[in-house]
Amino acid sequence: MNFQQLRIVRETVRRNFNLTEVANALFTSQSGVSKHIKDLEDELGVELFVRKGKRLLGLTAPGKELVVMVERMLLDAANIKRLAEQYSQRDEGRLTVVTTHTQARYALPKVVTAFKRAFPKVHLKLHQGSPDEIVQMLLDGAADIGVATEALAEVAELASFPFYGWQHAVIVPAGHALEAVQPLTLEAIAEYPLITYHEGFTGRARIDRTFAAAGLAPDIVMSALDADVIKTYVELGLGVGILASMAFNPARDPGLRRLDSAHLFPENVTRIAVRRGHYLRGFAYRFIELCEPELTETRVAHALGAAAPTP
Amino acid sequence: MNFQQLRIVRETVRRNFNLTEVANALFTSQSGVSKHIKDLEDELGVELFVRKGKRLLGLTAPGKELVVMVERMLLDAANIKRLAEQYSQRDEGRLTVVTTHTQARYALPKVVTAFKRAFPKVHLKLHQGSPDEIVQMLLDGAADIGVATEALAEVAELASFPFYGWQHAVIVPAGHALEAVQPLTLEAIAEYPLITYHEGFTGRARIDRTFAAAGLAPDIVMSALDADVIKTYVELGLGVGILASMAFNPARDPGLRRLDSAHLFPENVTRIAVRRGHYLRGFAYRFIELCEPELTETRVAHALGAAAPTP
DNA sequence: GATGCTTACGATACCCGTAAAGATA
DNA sequence: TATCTTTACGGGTATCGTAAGCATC
Repeated sequence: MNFQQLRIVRETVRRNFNLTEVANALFTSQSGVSKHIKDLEDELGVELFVRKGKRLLGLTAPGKELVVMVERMLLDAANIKRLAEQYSQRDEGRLTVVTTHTQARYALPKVVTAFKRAFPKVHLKLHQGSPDEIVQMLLDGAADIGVATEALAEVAELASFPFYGWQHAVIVPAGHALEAVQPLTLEAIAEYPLITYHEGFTGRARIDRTFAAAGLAPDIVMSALDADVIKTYVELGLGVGILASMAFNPARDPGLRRLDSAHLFPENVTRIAVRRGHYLRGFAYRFIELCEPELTETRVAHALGAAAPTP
Repeated sequence: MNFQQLRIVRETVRRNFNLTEVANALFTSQSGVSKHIKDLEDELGVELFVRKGKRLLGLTAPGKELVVMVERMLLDAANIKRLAEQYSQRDEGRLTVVTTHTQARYALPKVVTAFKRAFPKVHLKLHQGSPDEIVQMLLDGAADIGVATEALAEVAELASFPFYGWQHAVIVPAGHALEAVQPLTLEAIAEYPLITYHEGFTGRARIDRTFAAAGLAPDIVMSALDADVIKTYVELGLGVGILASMAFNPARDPGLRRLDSAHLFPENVTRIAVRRGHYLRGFAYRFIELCEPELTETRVAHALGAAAPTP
């Protein structure tokens, strides 16, 4: 049994049992992949994969149990590498943060600025993705820290912490009839075509639920991944926009008006998440502290199931 | 990084940093051990061991953190092997149970008999040791199941379950003056020289505490590891014996008398323990069930942090 | 001087990749 | 037929053990 075999087993599951893809992903040959799997099965004396002729189709019962352990071992192997870097190059290295457009654009800039000043030698990779992709990257170990409003809190393998709360805002072109409605109501909004985020993004679920709870079925004529697109089409008069309030800036968006809607939609909480058992470098803890000072290394490390190292 | 390197790191810590011993324990050459350590340190870019000249003295800070992960990985590696055996040879294999003399002699015979009948192909190894040795063997992965009255419950890495409760009994040679004392008191016992178990064995701590709580300092003239030795010397008239009640059998010990002492000493509970995260074979769960039918596979596996496999 | 660690070196085994053959859709 | 997996084979590398050299106690 060696690590290459374990990596191959894990990758085979991830790549849906296509060994050619596995070989490419691990930068090796198919034949080697094939042989490694066979060798491992021979050594263990158990078939790990269900086969139909030569094709691999899935995992056998022992294979399923084994993969759980393999994942844990490879997680620890990656942890060992990071641990070593933490000591050999204390403030150098790479930090991968994966987040949604909204957070990358409006919440993280000041954190990133402060972080780059404090750790100029750390390569900070800010990767953008959907909440589901964020979860997947955290679970795969492809990212160290995830920031999003959706999905993070529901995954048991992730430890997540509240970052900040925010509200949705309703945006209309200057001079729109809704500006006169005081106070603003859901019913009034629902009479206009709406433009907001895609499903699964930036609190969209709460918007839908809020209207549904009021017995309304608004006409969402467009949805987008980010507020800039939404604002563009609101300005063109295609509908009323609902977006994260921090995305609206009166100075930059002179053609738009923000309507007071704090009483209509519930608060959203953006969270910071890390995979449990994932070793974090010292500067990764600093990044989280820069987001929210109360999230100290001790608190976060405890939630991860790791002991905070004595400095 | 490979498994041999990890095994060497673990063994180096266990063998007090004597690489020659490590090499012997792992059936390889010193030179290989030395090189593996150097290679690993080079690959990680960190010194893992504190050196004084050529001698290794201990672990560095990163070394200490690393060892924790290494232990976990090697635990999983061993688990994978057992998991594979579980599927390739369902009712064959090896089960190592480590226990004290008292349990091996009086509590386990009927369990072992039933187990051997149910699993004739399993090599059952019944290893005897002190409670501390039992804990160590469980932690090292050298044993699957531990049975003892002492020590097991206090170790966080072990999951332990109550097996059965028992009482100490006071044993005297036939015709001894204590037979006339009704009811028996601690004060009366303490007037005679006592013979009982060694410190740390078979409830000895509770005996000491019971006398101390009554303000008595009995004269323990002899201590032994097992009841057979104690009985031998009691029969010779060297003192009054205190031993586990199940060790006294009126038919086999005609020269001895058991005095009613249930009211004097608190109940002892013998426990069954397994290291958390240690994969147990199906027959290991059966062994535990034979001890105590309420300890089902589901309950035990849950306490171990493992999912019970679907059969 | 005895024990313990490192370095050097040659034999062996293992791992990888190319290429050809066989199986599957 | 195109895609995918297995088997065969040769080159390269890593690992292992012996032996010698050197440090530590």
